[in-house]
Amino acid sequence: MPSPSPSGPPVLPISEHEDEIVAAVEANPVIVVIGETGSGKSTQLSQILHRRGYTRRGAIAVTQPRRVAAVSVSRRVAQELGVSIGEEVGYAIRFEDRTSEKTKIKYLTDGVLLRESLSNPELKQYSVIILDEAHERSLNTDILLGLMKRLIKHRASDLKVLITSATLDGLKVSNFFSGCPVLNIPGTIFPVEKFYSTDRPTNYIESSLRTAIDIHVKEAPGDVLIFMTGKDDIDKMVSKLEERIQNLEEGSCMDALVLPLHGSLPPEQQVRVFSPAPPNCRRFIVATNVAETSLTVDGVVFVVDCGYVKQRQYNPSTGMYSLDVVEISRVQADQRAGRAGRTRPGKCYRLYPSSIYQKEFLEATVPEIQRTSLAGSVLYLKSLNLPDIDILKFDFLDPPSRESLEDALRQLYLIDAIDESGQITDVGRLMAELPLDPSLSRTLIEANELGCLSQALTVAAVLSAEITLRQTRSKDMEGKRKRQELPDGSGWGDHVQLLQIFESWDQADYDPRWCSDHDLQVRGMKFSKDVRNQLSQIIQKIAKGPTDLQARRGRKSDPEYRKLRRALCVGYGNQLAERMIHHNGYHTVGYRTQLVQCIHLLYLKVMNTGNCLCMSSTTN
DNA sequence: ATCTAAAAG
Repeated sequence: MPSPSPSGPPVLPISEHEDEIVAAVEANPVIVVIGETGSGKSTQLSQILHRRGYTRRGAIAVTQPRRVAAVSVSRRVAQELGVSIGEEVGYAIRFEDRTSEKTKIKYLTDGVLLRESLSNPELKQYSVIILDEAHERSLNTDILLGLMKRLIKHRASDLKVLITSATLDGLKVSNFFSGCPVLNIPGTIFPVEKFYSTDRPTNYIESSLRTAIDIHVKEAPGDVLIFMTGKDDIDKMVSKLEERIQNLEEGSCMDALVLPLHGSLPPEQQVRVFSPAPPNCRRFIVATNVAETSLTVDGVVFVVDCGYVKQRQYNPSTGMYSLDVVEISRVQADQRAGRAGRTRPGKCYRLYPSSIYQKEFLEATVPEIQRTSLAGSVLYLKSLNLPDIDILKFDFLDPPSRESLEDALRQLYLIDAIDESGQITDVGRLMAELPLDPSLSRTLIEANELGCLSQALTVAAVLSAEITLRQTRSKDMEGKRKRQELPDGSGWGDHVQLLQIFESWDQADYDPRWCSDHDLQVRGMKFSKDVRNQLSQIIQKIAKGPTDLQARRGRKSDPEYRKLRRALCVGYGNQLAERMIHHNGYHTVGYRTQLVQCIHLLYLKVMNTGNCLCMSSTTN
């Protein structure tokens, strides 16, 4: 066993509970650990069990909902144990496996653990599995919770499962695991005083603005974190805030620095929030819910909370997603407030009345499993070949509606992944192996049959990266840096445009500058390149044609896109719409016809019958 | 004329 390095593990609240934890683990197959932020649960639990000999017969897996967390926490643990990453301590995330035979403590994303259990359902290499941050209720964590419940029955003698959560829903999880013990570990957070508005503001941007200025003029030093719903609001807020601060009387208050923060910001701009405020300067960070859990901004003492969040929800009766601005939950509101109390006591300004918080807000955010299409998860579970399992009766912590499960089965049936009796088909098995949504994996398989696999791989990869093509108008051409023209899809729609974009980048030898010259996110393009590699590797064993890019052969004839279009229509057969002749709109094709309006630009001409469209979301 | 939160394989 490695001895602690001189820098050693810091003394954290959890250290005092070591014996208690070990005794509970010893006596129970599953335990729940409630640990607030600052309790040290993410870094210490694994080390405690390692010290106490639980790694003699296998490794400890610790899952995280996010890649960055898996990497950064494992780095810290490796440092505390005085070893290099990849030795006793390692991590595994998509595209990056930093583990070896020596690895005893392995941090991984919950998605990676699900992939592992696809090829190794008993997860025999692990003696302990810790599901960390279970309160976030990511889709993958919820699936894992169900799988763990089954697994501990099969491996009662040699597997320990720990579920850790920050909030107090421990009883619910404990009930799910037939009343297992719940241990509480206090954290180190400071009190946050909450202030409520008397009314809901009619314009929450204006209201946030006033609150922020008020703080700036009246309050002691300390950064301000302002929660908004999206990029648009953030940009508006940033410019208005800068303008108002400019207009304040010279010398009446300290300097100010206003920073936007959201997920689509290029990384170099995101990290700006990690450098502390200059002397005599207050920072205003205007953020989406990234700042709620994913990114922690140090130095925040004041929080302004508009009480809303953008949430994507799936409607199983129409088979479509919508992105809506909805009220946050009480848990979410408290999480936002907590961001003001990380370094010292803070204040949180809630732009809604206390009665709304009490009576209108939901107790907790609706878990993702109840807001998303379950086609992918159901296919995954089917491919595990679990004995005696009826998907409609799978034991979930919060079961999705029957309607949603039936929708998933119908969707899978429509794309040949399961048969009439609900059995997974050969096509379905192949699909489950691909790290893609079922519609896209079905597209790949069809493309393989039609002889356009290479093109489809590219489209699937770029779609996975969710690249946004910003519409820049001609008047944006001012300034030195001219945005260069992107391929336009030659009238074949957005999928082909994405294909052409990736092929052009390939011809530019994957130069990052090509991306910035064309106003594309380097991060997203690199991601699609990685995905493409991963997909072609997986599909190699069934590939009937070349999988590498074929764009370099010069342009003797016009490229052929008909087959690709056909493959897409098979994959998205459940999400097609047809243009209405003589009308400016579309209606869905299928068992239930619905008028739709295209907002996601996935335009295709198909099947010789006129104009058709593959949708991922709609309005109306 | 209209628009996308965040996260994962």
